[in-house]
Amino acid sequence: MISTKGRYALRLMIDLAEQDTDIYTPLKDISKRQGISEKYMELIMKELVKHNLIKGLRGKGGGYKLSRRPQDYSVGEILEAAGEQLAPVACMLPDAKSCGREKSCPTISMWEEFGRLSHDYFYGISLADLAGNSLQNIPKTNR
Amino acid sequence: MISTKGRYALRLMIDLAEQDTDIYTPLKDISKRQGISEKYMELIMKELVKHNLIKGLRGKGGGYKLSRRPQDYSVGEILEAAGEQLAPVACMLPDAKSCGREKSCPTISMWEEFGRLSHDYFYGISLADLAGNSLQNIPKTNR
DNA sequence: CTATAAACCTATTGACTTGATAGGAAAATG
DNA sequence: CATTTTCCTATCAAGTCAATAGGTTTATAG
Repeated sequence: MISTKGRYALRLMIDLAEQDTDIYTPLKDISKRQGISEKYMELIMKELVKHNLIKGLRGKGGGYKLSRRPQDYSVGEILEAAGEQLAPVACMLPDAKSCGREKSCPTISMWEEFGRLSHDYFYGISLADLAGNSLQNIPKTNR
Repeated sequence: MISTKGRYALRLMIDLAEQDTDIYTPLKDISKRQGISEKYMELIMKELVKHNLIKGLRGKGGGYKLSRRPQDYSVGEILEAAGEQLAPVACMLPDAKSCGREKSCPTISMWEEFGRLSHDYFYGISLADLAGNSLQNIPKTNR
């Protein structure tokens, strides 16, 4: 299951996508809007910065902003950057140690197919698809 | 991610499906074949019995056997009986407590759709599909 | 130039989960 | 009635999760 960390990461990214994506937004503002503790948010932001999903600027007038356009992020890469695992079982992780039974394992192809399914699903949804100000979420009558 | 418990439960069910499904197989035999500690297996077996997936018979000559035909089990129900959670996020569990944001949550429909996807996938595969002696796994030339 | 605002970094905590072990009680049979 | 087997409850160490805390560095505003 996707943990709090991954869900928060998504919310933070959506929040940034809904702001003016050119200026730096301080953590404090996002924290207030989202109702998430500043300190806990910091840790997640750090991960997102490390994976180059967002840019951080220190000092007065600083904050965070997206490093790309919202439509150029997939939900999958955001979740993975936050440390979530899209693989369904441990033996399919890149650094998995062999269980010694893989040649005769009757379940491995099932896990593989589900792994592909999950990957394709979450990599097929963009941040813009989720952000409230994106075109596809505005009712047609308001366009 | 599916944990050891769920993966073991699947292996135990597959093992039982590959034996003569009418007689009771003692835990010791399955444990030996599968290389899983007897004591740990016991706990998993208990869950499977409680959910009526298998029958246990005590005493000499006892053991476990399937309570239905292999083709009448889905992988999904086996995993859930072992305590695995097919829902992708905590807020979609039956006993989930509200986060207070669901009316404006931009991600909830994404999780719902993925939940359906996962459920359909694992409920669409039967135990017979995985067990080695099932018809569909035997090469055509040997039929 | 200096006070301040902000990101950055590292460590720690308590609660919970996980995988596993242990010792025995109850039941059925040969 | 001795043996085999499931059934039951408790316990354990290691790990993960969500969160908190305190301090350091960097950049800007005034």
